[in-house]
Amino acid sequence: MKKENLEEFAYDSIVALILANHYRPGDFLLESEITERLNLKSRTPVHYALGQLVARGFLDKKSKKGCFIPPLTPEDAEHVFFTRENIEFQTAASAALHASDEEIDELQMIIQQETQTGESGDVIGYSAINETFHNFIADIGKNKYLQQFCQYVFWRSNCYIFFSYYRFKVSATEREFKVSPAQHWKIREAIAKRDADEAGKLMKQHVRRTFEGIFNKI
Amino acid sequence: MKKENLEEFAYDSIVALILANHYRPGDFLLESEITERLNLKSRTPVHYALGQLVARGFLDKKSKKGCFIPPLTPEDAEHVFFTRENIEFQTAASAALHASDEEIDELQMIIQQETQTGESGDVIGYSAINETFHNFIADIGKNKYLQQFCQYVFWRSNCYIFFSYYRFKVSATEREFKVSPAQHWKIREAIAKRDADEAGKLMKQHVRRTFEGIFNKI
DNA sequence: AAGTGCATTAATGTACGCATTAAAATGTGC
DNA sequence: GCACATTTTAATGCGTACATTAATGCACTT
Repeated sequence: MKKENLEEFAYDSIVALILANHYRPGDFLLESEITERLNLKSRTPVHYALGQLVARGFLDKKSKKGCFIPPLTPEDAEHVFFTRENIEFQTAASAALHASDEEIDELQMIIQQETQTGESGDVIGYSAINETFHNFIADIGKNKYLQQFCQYVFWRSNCYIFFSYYRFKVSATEREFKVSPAQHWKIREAIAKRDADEAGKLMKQHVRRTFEGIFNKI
Repeated sequence: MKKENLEEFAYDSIVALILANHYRPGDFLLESEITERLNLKSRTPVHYALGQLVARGFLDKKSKKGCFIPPLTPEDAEHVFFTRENIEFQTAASAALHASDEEIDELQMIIQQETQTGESGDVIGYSAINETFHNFIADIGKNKYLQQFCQYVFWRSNCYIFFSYYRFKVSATEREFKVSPAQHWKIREAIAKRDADEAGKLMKQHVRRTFEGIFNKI
């Protein structure tokens, strides 16, 4: 267990709380409430952590009022997924150009685990592995900037995926758990062939299908 | 003049100091030194502001040691400009799809001002207007995420441009001041024609030429 | 001379109390 | 009963003192 200070602890904890759907888009995150919840003695590290979340765009802020999760809107969703398509097109293409054999093996492991978790119906667990897959592709590309952007748009797009899940429950979402690993597998194959165009194209399609999967239901 | 608190003041001031080349890549930015320089009474707002700069990736941080400007390296430059090419391809293409007539007029004004400032030889001033141009293109696209990413990679790429300038002085850089506005003008024309592919392509070329302009000299 | 460990130092990290302020609640005149 | 001024409240913003720790230097040993 890596040693982290309270600022980092607060940051990680708040992210976890948001991802666990503890706060809804539009909610204000109160420093004192979070401090209490995390059993911290002072607001200081929480204040700092919230500042970082705002800087990264995970939260919006009204001066002297507080931080809140940016509300979800259809236009915002379009912007997020459009950006994600293009960022992840690049990460996948770059991955195809820079992947080592070990990394391609590692991808296989991730997809196997994803398939299993998908069958078990564990939504949180599945989401975590899905994130691992997408971020790992970005890691393979070895471009710090693409990695950073990928992580962010993925996180934001996940807000919509979760929202869709909590609203419409299992229904169509469960089917995604079976379709998605198959698409991931094809992307891995393109990367294994070092085919950058193909990998990028498949990734773009995959992201678009995720988007359509969410919004066709509404 | 918009009312800002000390946290925002500290943030803006530190950015300005970095852009003014007051700190070099690799330097540690000391909270107490900055506090003194900005005539603030306590490190608190500075600490917070530095946290934000780290969160945005403008600075790196070593726990308990301090924040510093990520060192400039050839690989990093490639990553930055590669990412910038792709982000700005999208911002320019999106701009072509969403530009209003007023925004196209505004672009014209910016380029005119740019041409004048370029002729005057004011490097800092020119850089500021150049940034305005690129960010305004992103604004026209009306995609919050692309805007954010564009702003960031532009800033980082500017570190390299400044570095190149301070190291090799005027020489080739001065020529850029005449070439660049011409390229900007062509991009504007493509946007005015609402030709997204063309606008994107020209922007990508423009960014690549900037990159080559810097590294051919070395 | 080189390496090891302890003491020092200089920086960040944290706690806590007070200052400030935006928004809600309350009061007041009409 | 409504508009507007005022007070209260509840939150962030800030200053100060102190805690913690990574790096540094120095003495001491081998």
